[in-house]
Amino acid sequence: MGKIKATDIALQEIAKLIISHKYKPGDRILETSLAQELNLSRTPIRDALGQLLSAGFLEKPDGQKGYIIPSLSPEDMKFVFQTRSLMEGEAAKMAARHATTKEIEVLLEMNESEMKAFYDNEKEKYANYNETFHLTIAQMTKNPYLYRLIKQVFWRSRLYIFFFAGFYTLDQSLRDFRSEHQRLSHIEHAKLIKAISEHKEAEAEQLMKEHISNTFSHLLNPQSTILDINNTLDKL
Amino acid sequence: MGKIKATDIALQEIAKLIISHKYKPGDRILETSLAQELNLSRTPIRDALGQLLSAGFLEKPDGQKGYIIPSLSPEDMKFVFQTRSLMEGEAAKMAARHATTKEIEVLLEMNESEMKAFYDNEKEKYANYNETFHLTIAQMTKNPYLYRLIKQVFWRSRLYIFFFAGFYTLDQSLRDFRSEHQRLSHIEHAKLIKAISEHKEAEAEQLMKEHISNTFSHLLNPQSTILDINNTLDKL
DNA sequence: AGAATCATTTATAAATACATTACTGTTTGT
DNA sequence: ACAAACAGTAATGTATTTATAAATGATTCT
Repeated sequence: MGKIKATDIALQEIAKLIISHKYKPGDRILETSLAQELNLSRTPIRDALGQLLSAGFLEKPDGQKGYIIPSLSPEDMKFVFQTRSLMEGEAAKMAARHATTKEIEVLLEMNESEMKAFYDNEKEKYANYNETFHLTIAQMTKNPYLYRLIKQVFWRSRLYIFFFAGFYTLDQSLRDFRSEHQRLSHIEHAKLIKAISEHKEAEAEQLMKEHISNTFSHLLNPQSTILDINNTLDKL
Repeated sequence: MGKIKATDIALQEIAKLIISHKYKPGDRILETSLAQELNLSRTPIRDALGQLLSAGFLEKPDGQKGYIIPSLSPEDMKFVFQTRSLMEGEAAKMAARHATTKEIEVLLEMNESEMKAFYDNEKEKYANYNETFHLTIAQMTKNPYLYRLIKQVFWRSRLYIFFFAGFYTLDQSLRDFRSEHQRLSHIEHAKLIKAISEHKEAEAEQLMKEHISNTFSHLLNPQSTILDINNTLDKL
């Protein structure tokens, strides 16, 4: 039956360690110490690290030992979100082209759950729903390659979300800004769903691009509320 | 010094086995037999297969043993080239934006070498130069994520090139069509370089998209010469 | 014969063991 | 005091072993 593989456990645990800020950008991760920490042999750890590497979630300095959590920078962040904008923009367009009523329902439910998680202040749940939302749209393209690639960049962008959105670490005033952003983000999602359900391709694309651009500029500069709707990404 | 790792040897050898049609789409690959065949232990084989898997070059049927060479179909092919068109189109645009004279020189040289390989009938060399050409443009975006993702889809598309372009297997008449395509392809590359060097972003994007679309429709249907310049991809 | 069950074989997942390479800290020479 | 060189240690790369799951094939039952 459903046997959980050690490799998958490793994957989840490593992700947790990063999310919880136990490992920070710049840190080195060693197979051996991880294996000890997680009470697993090196083999599944190796596999997991390999996957995270090819997902762009980790990097391997060559000629050196260990993996490193990529160091984050505004420039790198720009590249990540620029790529997301291109790909998810297209995804939204294609989603709008093919969307079925059933798919729309799923999206709407998802958005409900996301909002609920937001009001209940369940940050991690919220982040997961957000991911699912974006990836569902990617899946609606029916193009498995687009989906796969979007998933990869999205994961990379999660690094920024984890570290810059600072759910746990920031002081109250900054948290309020974040919350405000999430509220707006939720509204943007709703608009996007509407455009998709009405098969308005160009509009869906535009909304997605703006949404990603907004997320970007907000993570970069929390105070900036989101009036600046015209592609912060392009200006950098 | 720089020692060659068994994993990398495995990677190359596996690729060779596929290129040489020893393994065909639909075939199953087993760690064990590969390890024997290449005189390596299973560990580096595992690593290599893992990489090829996440590159989309192989698939792993879940709940089943072994990896399989993805089976090729026009529909799947459409997805691959559609994705390439989106991403490499953008890449060409960005390349046109930032191109330096030195980069242009490199592209021109590359195109020379490609043409030479073509006239010398060195099919494999030709294919490699073609890859380098496309990936160089991807690199000119300066966006490492875009580059990485383009590399991935490109590799996937090579599967189609290997099996459909049939360098070794086809009869003479079909080969002539292929050759004709490659000649035209070379001209398209030249036009593209020109647009990039003149920083004509929109034109570069358009040319790249057409070029990829042409490659697609030609692989799909060798006889079709390439008058049909307006995006075969969109019509499918 | 054809389906179902069990036993045997084969392949993978995970753990361990061995070989090699990168790292650390100390010593030595200038 | 500082750099170069060496030795020892720790981590990775590769190989091998062990345990579990999948595929195969024989055997029985209907």
